[in-house]
Amino acid sequence: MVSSSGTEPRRVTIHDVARSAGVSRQTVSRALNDKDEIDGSTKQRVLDAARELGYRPSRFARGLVRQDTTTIGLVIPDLLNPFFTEVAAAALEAARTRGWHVVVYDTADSAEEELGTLQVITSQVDAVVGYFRCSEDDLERFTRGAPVVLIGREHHTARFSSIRIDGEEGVRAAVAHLVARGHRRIGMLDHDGRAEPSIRREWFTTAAAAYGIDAGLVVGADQSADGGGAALRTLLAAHPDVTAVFTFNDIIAIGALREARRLGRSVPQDLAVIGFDGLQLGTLVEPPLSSVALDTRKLGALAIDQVGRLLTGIDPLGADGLVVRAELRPGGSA
Amino acid sequence: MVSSSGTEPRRVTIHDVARSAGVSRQTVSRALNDKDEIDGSTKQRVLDAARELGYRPSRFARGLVRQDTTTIGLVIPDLLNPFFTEVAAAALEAARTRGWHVVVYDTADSAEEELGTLQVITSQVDAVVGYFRCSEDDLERFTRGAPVVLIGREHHTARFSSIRIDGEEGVRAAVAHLVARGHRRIGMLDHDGRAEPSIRREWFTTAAAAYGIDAGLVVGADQSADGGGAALRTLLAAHPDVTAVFTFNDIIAIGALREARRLGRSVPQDLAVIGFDGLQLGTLVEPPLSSVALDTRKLGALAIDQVGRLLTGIDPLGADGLVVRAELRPGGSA
DNA sequence: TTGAAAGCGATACCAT
DNA sequence: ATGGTATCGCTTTCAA
Repeated sequence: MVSSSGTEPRRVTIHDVARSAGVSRQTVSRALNDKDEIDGSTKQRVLDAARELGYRPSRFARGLVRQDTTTIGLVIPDLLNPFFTEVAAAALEAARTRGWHVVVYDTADSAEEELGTLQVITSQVDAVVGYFRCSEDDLERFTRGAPVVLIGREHHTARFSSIRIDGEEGVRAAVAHLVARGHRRIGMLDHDGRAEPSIRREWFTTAAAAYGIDAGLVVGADQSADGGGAALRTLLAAHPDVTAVFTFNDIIAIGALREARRLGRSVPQDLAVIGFDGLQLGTLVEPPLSSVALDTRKLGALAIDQVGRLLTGIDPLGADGLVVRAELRPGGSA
Repeated sequence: MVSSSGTEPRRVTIHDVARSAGVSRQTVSRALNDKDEIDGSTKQRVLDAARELGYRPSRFARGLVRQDTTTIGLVIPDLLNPFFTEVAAAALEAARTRGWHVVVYDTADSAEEELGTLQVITSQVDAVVGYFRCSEDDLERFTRGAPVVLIGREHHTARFSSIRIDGEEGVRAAVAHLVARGHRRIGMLDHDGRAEPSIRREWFTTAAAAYGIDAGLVVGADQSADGGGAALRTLLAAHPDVTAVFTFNDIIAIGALREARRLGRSVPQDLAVIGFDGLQLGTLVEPPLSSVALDTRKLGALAIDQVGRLLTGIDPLGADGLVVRAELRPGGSA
């Protein structure tokens, strides 16, 4: 939609170069693609002409005839969220080893943008990997048959491949760890749930029950460090006897850590904190964050791997193969 | 190079859909593109046939005739480095507002990968934005005339647009800030320079000189939190009287912060720390990091803006317009 | 409302 | 070593 003024410079095509160099199009093609069935001087002449004219081959025309190059669309809600940064980095790495290209779409946490992206992405990539909040119906409608791999969708679906995060054991281990250190009053900073509690909370509840711990000390937190800090304050105000907290994710945990320090509670002596995700970020704070850690590289690699299978139609993984297990990684905060 | 077995499923083309639905190709095109010059029932029939066959339009063929869609290649050394995360996020955002697509390439900090990327990228995108370490000759050779915008290249070049980071005033303000608080022994944790000292160090030296401060208390640091910590230890071992440090970037500063705590020096009382970059990350640590801050969103936006100008050939910005100034943003660490 | 034909810009195959 | 021609898959005139 940009300036279609009359001065819009018409594209320089291979034809123009051919004419300018006084050769045929295929000769130009040869020169540019380093074929050897061409005379040295001719080649040079063509190259010069191409440079002169500022010629750049059309990637579409080229892609049309050379059906190689695979391009994946990666959709995430927010690249600045360290979790998605790690997932994206992992996906990029996995794609790179295959020589695939990745178009990244950051939907700015907006459902609207997400749908818009989905709509436009389909005609730009060969397959889609991403973290979506929209309904499966919407996904189906907009992706129009493109291979899709979902990440971290809580419930598996029959229609799409979905990488599931299984933290049940990890969370149990976290609770066990806390209990072993004498904690009996363990709170949780859950995400600020729209409607239902998170599945991570369910894991927590189950684990707490197994250890005879009250699983009711839960406060919702905005998904940010500030949110985590605020939630911790709320929690401690309501239950001053809480000595440990498990959080929905590391960002919230880091906020809690910071808040604990501000409240004069030292970690882990006065308050133990265990996060979820195992972000690299957790190693930067002091003390390093204990966390039920996910292997984000594996997550990304698995997603890309499955996309490859879907693309070739060869032996796609079933639900059982699409799981990443989280496990307790002790830092120093618990 | 993947499995070109005999069972390789031939692409379903618009032609197949047309035949299956018993209409012509253009009618299929109409149905799929929501044109209205088409009978309702025909349209439905075509859509059904398309779904049935699993038809997906070729993006190349489509792109060839509809010459819209702009795709930018973004090249960065390491997406997990928070600085580049922020730049990438900013670029994505700026591109999104224009409806452009961004293919992201993470070169894993490898010169070799960088060259490889450069080589392959040219045939995949309309223009390139990135942070490169390679020579301009290499850039020129591999980008083959594609519009290129460099980010944070220390020296402007005649051949390429380059966004320059100007921290001279910001660093002077940082030193002034420290001096005003009584610091006289100010160290610097520079990057672990290959050959020459960083330009940030030059700014520091200049500023120190202006305030009559010894600018010789410099230690090289690996660009990581651990590197920053180690460098701080080295610095303090050699110069125990140092009461403040300025660092090459925030990552190093955060490592220094952490190390200071481990050494039992409280910040900012016993040791003042000022970083460079102004990453969001700096707000997560305690105390929040003071930093000579860059507006990374502006950085990304500027790069994308310039790419747009280069692409249309309309009024590209000169060196003067391609500067992002860094300024002191006090946190709590100094 | 539908279809036939003409490109879009490149590469590949086959002559020469 | 070079050129002609078909072709990749789709959209866009232009007729019917």
